[in-house]
Formats: sequence, C-alpha cells, structure tokens
Amino acid sequence: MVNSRIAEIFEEIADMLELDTVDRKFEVLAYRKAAQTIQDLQEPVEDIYARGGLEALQELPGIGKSTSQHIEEYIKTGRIGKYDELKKRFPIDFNTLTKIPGLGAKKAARLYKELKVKDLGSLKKAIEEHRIMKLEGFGERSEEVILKGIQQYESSSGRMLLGRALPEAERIVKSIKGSGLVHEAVIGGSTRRRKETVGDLDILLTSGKPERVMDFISGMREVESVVLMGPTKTTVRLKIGLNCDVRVVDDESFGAALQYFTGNKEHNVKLREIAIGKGYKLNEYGLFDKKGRNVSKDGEEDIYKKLGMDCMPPEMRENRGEVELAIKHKLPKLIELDEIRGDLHTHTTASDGSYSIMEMADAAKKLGREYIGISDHSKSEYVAHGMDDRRFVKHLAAIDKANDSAEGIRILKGAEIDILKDGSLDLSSKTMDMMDYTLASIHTSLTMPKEEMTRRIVRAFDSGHVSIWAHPTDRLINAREPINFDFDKVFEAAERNGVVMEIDGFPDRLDLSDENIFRARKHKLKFCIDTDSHSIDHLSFMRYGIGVARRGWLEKGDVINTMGCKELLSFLKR
DNA sequence: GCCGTTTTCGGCCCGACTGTTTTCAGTCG
Repeated sequence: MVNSRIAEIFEEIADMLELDTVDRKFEVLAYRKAAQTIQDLQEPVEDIYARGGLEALQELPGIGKSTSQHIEEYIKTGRIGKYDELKKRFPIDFNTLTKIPGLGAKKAARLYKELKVKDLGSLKKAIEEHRIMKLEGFGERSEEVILKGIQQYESSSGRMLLGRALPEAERIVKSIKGSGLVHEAVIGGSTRRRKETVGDLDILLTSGKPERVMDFISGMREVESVVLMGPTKTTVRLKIGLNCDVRVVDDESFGAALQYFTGNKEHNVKLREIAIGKGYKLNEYGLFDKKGRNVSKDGEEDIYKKLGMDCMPPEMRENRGEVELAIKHKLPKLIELDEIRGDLHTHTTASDGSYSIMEMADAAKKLGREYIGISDHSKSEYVAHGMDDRRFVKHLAAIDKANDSAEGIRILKGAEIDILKDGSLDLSSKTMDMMDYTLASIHTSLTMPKEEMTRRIVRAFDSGHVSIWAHPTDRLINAREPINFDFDKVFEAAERNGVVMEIDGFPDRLDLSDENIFRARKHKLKFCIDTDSHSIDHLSFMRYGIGVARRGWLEKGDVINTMGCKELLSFLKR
C-alpha cells in the first residue's frame, strides 16, 4: 500500500536528517510524526488527495506544507526528490537496520562510513569478522548486543494479536501478585488500551522491594531472557516472542505512572503540554507544581481532574479528540461488557462449529447471556459444510426443538449467508423468512475491484434480507488485507435498508476496526458485537469485541445486542 | 517541519538504561 511506503520514506528522511551536523531534531520529530499519521491512516492517501488536494492532506495531524507536497510528488511521480537526494549521501537500508533493537540512525551511519555496512547482510558479515568491536565507542559487548538484536528482529513477526497478548499479560500479573512482593500490579500500554495488536507488554508495579521484584520477574517461567535490568525498569524477552517492560514506582506515584504507561504517546504529549500551560510539570512520578511538590497523589483520575478535565477510559486515549471532549465534560459513556445480553454469531456442528446447539446455548448461559443466535454457514461454504435450503429447514426445526427444552436462555434462528459474487444471497427468500435474523458476509472473490465489490454489497443489502453485515471488511489481522469497497456508498445502502454493522470479536478479525467504526458512525447505523464462535471457548471473545467498540467510542444505545430478547426481536423484524 | 485558549514566531514531553567512558551520547518508550 502506498501509505506504508510513504511512511517508510518519511521515517528514512528523519533518520538521515538526524545525521546532519547541525541539530535538526525538531525537523526529525516532524517527519516521524508525519510518518506515523500516514501509517495509521485507514484510507489510501491517494483517495484523500483526489478528494481535496493539498488542502485535504494538510488537515491531517502533523502534515503541513512540505510533507503534503512530498506526498503529492509521490502520488504523481512515484518519487520524492528530497528523499532521493539524501539517499545518495546515505545509501543505507535504515528501515531494516533501525528496527534492530539497540541500533539507531547514528550508529547505522557510523557503521556505513567506517565499515561500509548498508544492510542486514553486510551487518551480519561485519559481526562475523569482528570488525565492529574494533571501532571507537563500540566494544565486544556492542557486537553481542547487535547480534542478539538481529536474531530478535528476524524471529519476531511484528505485532501480536491482542487475543494472545492479553491472556499472557494477565497470567504474568497474576503470578507477580502471587509473589507477595508487590502492592499493585497492573497492565498498561496498548494492551490496556485494547489495541487490536500489541508490540510489547507493559506492566506497572508498586513495591517497597524493587530489586527483589525484578529478580522474581527474571526468573518467571514465561521469561526467556533479560534484555535490560535496572532498579526501576526491567525489560524481559518472553517465550511467546514479545518483550515485556516492567516498571516499579512508589505508591504515591502509582496514578501518574499508570497514566503515563497507558499512553498513547500522543495523548501523553498533549497532556504534558496542558500541564505546562497550567504551570505544572507532568512525568511518570507525579504532577509537580513550580516548587516541585507532587500535587496529585490520588490516582489516575486525579491527574486528569487537576488538569481541568474528566478522566476518560484507556480505550479512548489515542489523541483523537478525547482530550478536547474531556475538557468540555462531554465524554461519551462507553459500552460495558456486562451490558451485552446476547451473541448473534455462533456456529455449531451443523456447519463448521465443534459443539451442538444445546452445548453452545448452555455455555452462553454460563456467561450470563440471555439469548444466543445460531448462525451456521450457507451452502457455498463447502469447506465449512454449509447447508442448502433443505438442510437449513431441518436445522431450523432442530433449533426450535432445542429452544423448547432450553431453560434460562433463548436460542434464536439465524444463518451466516454468503453474499455471492453477483451480490445475490446464498439461500432462498423462503428459507430466510423462517429465521429470526440473518447475517450476510463475503467469503469468496475477496480481491474484486472496488466498483464491482461496492455493487455486490449494495445489491445484497437492497435485497431487504440482510439483518447484520458480518465481519464487513473480511480482513484477517497480520494475514489478509481488507476487501476494497466504497465506504460511503455501502454505509448509505446499509442505512437505507436498516442493515446492522457487526463488530466481530474473533481476535484475528476485530472487524469492523475502531477506525472503521468511526467512519460508520457518521451514518445512522447500529452495531452488533459478536464472537463468531466455532467452539464454546470462543464465546468469551466478546471482551475483544467490546474493546474495539469502546475504541470506536460506541455507547450502549449504539449496540443492538444490549437489548433484551423481546425488544431485539421486534427490532430485527422491522 | 509543524502549529496556535499565550503565539503566524518561537517554541516543540520527559526520563531510564547501556556501553564505553570519565560525564555522556545513543537508544528506547
């Protein structure tokens, strides 16, 4: 994608500016911020440029006159002159080299100047031949560190799914608490913000015996090796292939530290600027007045309060306008897990699930759900044993029968129906009319061109038979790109036909994503948070769906499965 | 290079750990 390439180029420009003899650190900072903005964008920059030209680009945070012109140049010519110029002086693969822990732009440049190291291959060779340790300022240890960094770089596959990282973080916290050496132990960072993927784990502790705590941690069975260890900060490499940063602070710094370690970075920078404006200094140890007194020792909420705003949930802290709302005391009241009353996307042995209708219903009841919708696949999903109309009629009768004997939970009749290539649905109207609701989703021909895909989806919605659009973009995190369609046209069609947007809580999907929820919210659309369970164990994925929904600022009223069963059924009948 | 509740000029968040050194630069989050 063009966005990633432009972000890479901006990062490299920043790396190369850092090598200038004059101090250009703020320019460097500006390029890094611009890179981050472009990288995080859900929409291709070409589309933004096509829509509103340079002006539209400059509305993006951190994108100004120069960077917008660079983007324009790249879109028009595929090159950026400034980058090419700099690159002539430093023909170094910064993108790879600076990803190696312990190696930054300056060291990379020295290795190039003195040893002609310009990429991963030549770096490895220089280490093998022990040429690096002979350089001034480098030593034997430097070589070891870089070598270890290379191994880590090559073995890590990037960011880990929240669905894998969160349970690991919870296990670690539990075991640290069990040591009896700490007062508090909590998860911070992007895990606490419920970001869909996690780059490392952050764990915050308070303790009177920091050294002993650090010792305990380095010896935990989840830990593979110790990356660095100090009295207040330790980083360990976990066996699951993730780094874990552990920080220890005093009890009275806990609130400030939790605020700081939750982030994100931009949110924190904004807070610190506000603190300065009010004559304070904010760091991870507290909020300090001019005389250096910590004026906020009552937890995280108190920091926000002292800065003149309400405290927002961690999921909102992304500098997407939440600080401005908090100052105006207009934060939304985000949806909570315990407000969810049912799950409408589950599979059974009738198609590709592992448990029977009754087993799924019982498991859902144990989680406190009041209803569960069974939504097995339609016939086009051969590999998932999808059902044709005849089998579906029998299956629906089986759900009725299960419902008669079920106690304390209502079982609803649904289906996950394929939206075929031409936009028609994979079951007859007659069969669909026998159901309480339908999910429609795309499983084939995922790479259709945008126009065609848009027509396909709009046609399906206009059939009037779609209650919920399941895992709308079909992306698989770290594995499959989303399908390409015109969001506005599709959301308009959904609005017209009362189609509900699913937030699929399956950890690989988390679809719609938080960014796309923001886009959908501009239309009058409702959402449904589901688990896409194929097993009773998957039913607890609801918390990941809730995390995404909260990151998209959704409230209870936006989400249909917060309704009681009766209300929901009449909503779905419209 | 970007940006604006004090600003269109003059600021720009703050601190920990490491290696190789004698006081700090580089890197990281």
